[in-house]
Amino acid sequence: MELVFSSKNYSLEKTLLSGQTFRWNAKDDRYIGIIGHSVVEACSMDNQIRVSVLAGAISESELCRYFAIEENYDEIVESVSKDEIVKRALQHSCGYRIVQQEPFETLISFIDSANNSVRNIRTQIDKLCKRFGEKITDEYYSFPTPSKLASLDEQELREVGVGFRAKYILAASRKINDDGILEKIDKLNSCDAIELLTSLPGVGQKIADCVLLFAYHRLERIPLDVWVKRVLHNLYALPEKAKYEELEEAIQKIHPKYAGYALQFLYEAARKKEIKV
DNA sequence: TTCCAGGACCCTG
DNA sequence: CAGGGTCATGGA
Repeated sequence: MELVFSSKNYSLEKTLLSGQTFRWNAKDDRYIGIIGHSVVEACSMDNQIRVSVLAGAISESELCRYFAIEENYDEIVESVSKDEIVKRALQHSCGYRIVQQEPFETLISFIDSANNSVRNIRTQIDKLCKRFGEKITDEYYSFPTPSKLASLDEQELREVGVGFRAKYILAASRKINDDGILEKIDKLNSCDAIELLTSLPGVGQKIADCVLLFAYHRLERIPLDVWVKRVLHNLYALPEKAKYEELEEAIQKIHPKYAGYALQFLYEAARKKEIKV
């Protein structure tokens, strides 16, 4: 299996290593990651991106879906560029794509993100997979299933370093294993989806938005973390202590359709200190 | 040593 | 409702 598509406005580095995914690693100019039960390698050369499967099995349509290669990126960029602040950030963050990850992995990863650093999340999730996932090769393991995580006790989970988040990961896994919550999300509007997701322990508004944006490709969702809030305060003059809903409303008024992308472009540029916040 | 990291939760006033 | 403290862990 190999998938080839244009690398125009598609940065693997920005897309895979910037904190929406946690299981990709760069080796030289190649990126190796795990999607489902397959090990995948992506590299950019000659105006193309080549994705090849190193181990396990995954279909072409699943890869297309993951890398979101069929969405109209030009239209998105054009749309959010009407906002001069985003336009400026895009000089540094263009090529960043929102991929479409597996919902359970996304959910657990972002529960683990609470008061945590990207670096720590990566090592913790890696340990979680090696310990409780299924072996793909000697080196690579799949993300554990809900039923597997649901069967653990808190102490076992703590051993992978997730700390106080172990009880949330455990309780959320059990609830998902019992109720199949994640299969219901696609049929719901954003408001109901948020309500359902935030009913899970350890999931507040921000993490629910991460799941909707990064796993369900709801491009209007905007995870408001400390960086984005700084941007909204310093560049958009929004009140520093404004409520989540107020910030959400203000930004979706400017970007009704692609607010998620707009703020991810700002997040990218801000975190790499390419725009001042 | 102290502070912070892609927050959520709980307790107070 | 708003404002605080607390929760593990590792790096700066």
